[in-house]
Amino acid sequence: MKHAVTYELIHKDKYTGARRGVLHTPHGDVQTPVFMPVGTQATVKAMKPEDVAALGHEGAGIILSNTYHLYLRPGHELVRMAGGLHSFMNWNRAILTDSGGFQVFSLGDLRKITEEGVSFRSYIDGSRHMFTPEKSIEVQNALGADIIMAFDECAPPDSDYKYIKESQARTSRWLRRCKEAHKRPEDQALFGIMQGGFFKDLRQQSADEIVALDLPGYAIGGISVGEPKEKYVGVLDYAVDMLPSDRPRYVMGIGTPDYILEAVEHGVDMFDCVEPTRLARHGMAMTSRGRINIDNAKYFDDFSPVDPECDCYCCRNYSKAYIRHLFKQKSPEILGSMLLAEHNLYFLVRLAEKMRRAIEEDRFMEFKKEFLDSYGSK
RNA sequence: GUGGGUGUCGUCAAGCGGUUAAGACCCUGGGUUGUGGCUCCAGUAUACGAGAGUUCGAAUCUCUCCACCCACC
Repeated sequence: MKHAVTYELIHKDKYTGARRGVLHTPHGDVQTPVFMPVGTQATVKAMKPEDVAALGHEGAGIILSNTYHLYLRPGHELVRMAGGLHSFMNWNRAILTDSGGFQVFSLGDLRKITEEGVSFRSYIDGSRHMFTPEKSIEVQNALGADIIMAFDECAPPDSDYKYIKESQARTSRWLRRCKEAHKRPEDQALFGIMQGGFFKDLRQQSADEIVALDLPGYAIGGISVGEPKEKYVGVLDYAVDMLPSDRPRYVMGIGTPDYILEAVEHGVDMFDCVEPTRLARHGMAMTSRGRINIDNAKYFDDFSPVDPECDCYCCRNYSKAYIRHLFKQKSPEILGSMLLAEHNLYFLVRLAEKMRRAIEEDRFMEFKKEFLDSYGSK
């Protein structure tokens, strides 16, 4: 059967694992490596869809949204009635929905995991709910994203071998149930998620089990969850090559340039993160010279742009002093968040574009070094 | 001028004889990784209007003065 989403390799960097490709989806082609802005509540916070589509020089081709949140509110049936997520939120390019697996991890104290699935309490009103692989897929089928994610368990980074082994095996069993429950394989691609913590044999075990299902794409989960960078890179060193090279590879939840560059160097094609939009709402900007806090007193009368090397709407038209002023209000002015959100997203979308150029020209390593020398590691 | 009231960090404000003189805001810095939270964490202050008394001990009680506020002349 032909998958709803296919990966086409265009060029592989001569000196690293980095690769340049295209993701063909029901809602258009997506150039990879790609950064996917996150729009949890069916909106990339502080951004109009048309502005998301215009990010960078080539635009953002795919965004991420969230099963768990949309299930709780407004409810996936409402989205289905609206004609699906694309229509509901006025975004006609590709969408990927996360399965709710991460919330199982991040909202830890509100849930209970069993073989059947995860029971949890709503963070909104405390009501009880049960997420199973079948339920997650049912909701994602209703939402109608181009790529839907397997319902997995993202175990905490400090879990021991025994727990990770059980968790990984369960995630594989859940994946088989997800595939079984999937009702729209013709226009929605189900991606599997590799788990296995920081143990090579469990990663291999996971890879073997999920790759056997011949899915259109695979994610590496359970990393970038607070572990030291060496452990993160350590997993990339062996995990990426355990996945098939004719399918897209996705590392979930990475948003700092050094983590992103590291992943792409290892052959990762897709990544997402709330970092740029969340940082923006807290007055932080990612710039070619590192991260800055617009709140800092030294920007009081600094009339230069957030990033002198950036050509985004924010940097072309506004000064740090002005944006700081917007953030300094008792109730921060909304425009401040809008400007920094657009800037930070633009920054990462541009980073992906620059990486694509670098790979095409077999100079990924030089690009990476140059970029990080200027940016630093935060 | 007469009567009344009020004076504690930049601001608001606890305290009412024994405290390292709360707290909040502001200010300063930091955090944020498959987004519950315009949020969380941390830090800075020679603040008791001035002077004189009472007392072992005064921001707390007394007196004088000063400043401001409100009434009335």
